[in-house]
Amino acid sequence: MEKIRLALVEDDPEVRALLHAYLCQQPELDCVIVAGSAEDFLQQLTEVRVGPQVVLLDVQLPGLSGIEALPLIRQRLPEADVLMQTVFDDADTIFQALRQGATGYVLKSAALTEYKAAVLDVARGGAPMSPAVARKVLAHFKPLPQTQPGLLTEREQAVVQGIVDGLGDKQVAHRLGLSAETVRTYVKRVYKKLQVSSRTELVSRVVRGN
Amino acid sequence: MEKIRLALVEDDPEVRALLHAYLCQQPELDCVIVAGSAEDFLQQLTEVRVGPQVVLLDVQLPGLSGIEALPLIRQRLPEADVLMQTVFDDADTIFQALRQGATGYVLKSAALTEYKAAVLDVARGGAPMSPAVARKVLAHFKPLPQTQPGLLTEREQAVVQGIVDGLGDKQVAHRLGLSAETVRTYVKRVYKKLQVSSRTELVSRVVRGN
DNA sequence: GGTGTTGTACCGCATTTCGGGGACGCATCA
DNA sequence: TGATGCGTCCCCGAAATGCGGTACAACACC
Repeated sequence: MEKIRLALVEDDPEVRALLHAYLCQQPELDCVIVAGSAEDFLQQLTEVRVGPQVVLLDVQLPGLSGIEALPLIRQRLPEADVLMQTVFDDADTIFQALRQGATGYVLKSAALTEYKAAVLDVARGGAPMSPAVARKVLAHFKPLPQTQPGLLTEREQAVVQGIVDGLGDKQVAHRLGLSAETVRTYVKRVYKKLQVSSRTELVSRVVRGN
Repeated sequence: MEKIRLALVEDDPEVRALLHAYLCQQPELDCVIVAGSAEDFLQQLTEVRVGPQVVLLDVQLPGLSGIEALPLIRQRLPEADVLMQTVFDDADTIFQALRQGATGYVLKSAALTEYKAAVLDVARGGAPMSPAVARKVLAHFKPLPQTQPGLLTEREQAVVQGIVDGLGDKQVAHRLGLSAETVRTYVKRVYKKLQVSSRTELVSRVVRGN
């Protein structure tokens, strides 16, 4: 079994030293790069002959943030997997990172053994992430079977159309010759059916391909 | 803490009995339905007053398969989470199930405690799934489409992106590390620049192509 | 004959959004 | 040097929205 070539990008010197000491002593791992910033990492990348297979990248970094650096790194290392690490269990940030091509993430509160597990997981083809993020991810690409089938009734679709056109409840009501209160009822029903909780969500879901 | 209402759909009588015995004896769980087939389950569903919050659904079922039944179940129980269980760690099958709206899955080789953990995970908003599947899911991600530049500043575009993603001001503020008030300022400016007067107008304008 | 779904309409309450402001610092440009 | 644009933050008040209900008639499916 070959060692997994690992890169560490972490600005906090203490954390960096700790991770470095622990991870690099693991028999399965081989730290090829240890950097304090994204810029530093990209620089060092040009100096090594063989790049890392896994990059452990902090989200909060001075200069280029982890998320900003992600596309650059992936451009340089298309074959590598990037594992984000963050202090906050912030689903939205992580989600953005995943969209940029991260393969998973670890919370900084994680134990060292968890770090190791995550790295190995990624290297084995996994994608470590927290429950909340996983759910978010599913919801995204699982674009609910609506619009086409009779999920929404005619009236409901008409209301949705109005909303997508940028109208308010009153305007929709006027367009359809209904009471504004009735429109509100429809909107609420549609929200439930499509599992959204705001107009903006509704519109973006409908206007993108569901 | 209320009990999680659970439904069990499993054709093998032995496995069913085992799961039933174990899960229903858990203090956190309450089995409201135990069925041997999807048809059976849907039938029983009409007979209970309050439906399950989590459905543990076998993929391999006589008659309607789990995957075929999924859309029907989700139509009936839009609020419920469906947890698939399968013998094979077949990423492709599971992937399909997830697209149909499953919230996660358990391998049948899992220990009873893992079953329980998965159910609780789902009920807590998680999405239990295997590494391989998670990775497959991530692979289906594309970078976001960019809005055309010129008129809006970077910051303004970032705010718009958040709005298009269905976020509220606070969420956008958090994503960008700003005050919600600042986000409001941007939103107002964007409204002026694009001559719109509501989020929905903004979103439909941007997503269409101006 | 019950149960569910749809269409219609209403109420109340908490939060968000919208449209006006003002304010400060820092650029750049005239 | 003053004007203008941009980034950041704040306040107020009115309107819209989100979320929880209730209500009833019509119809349909069992």
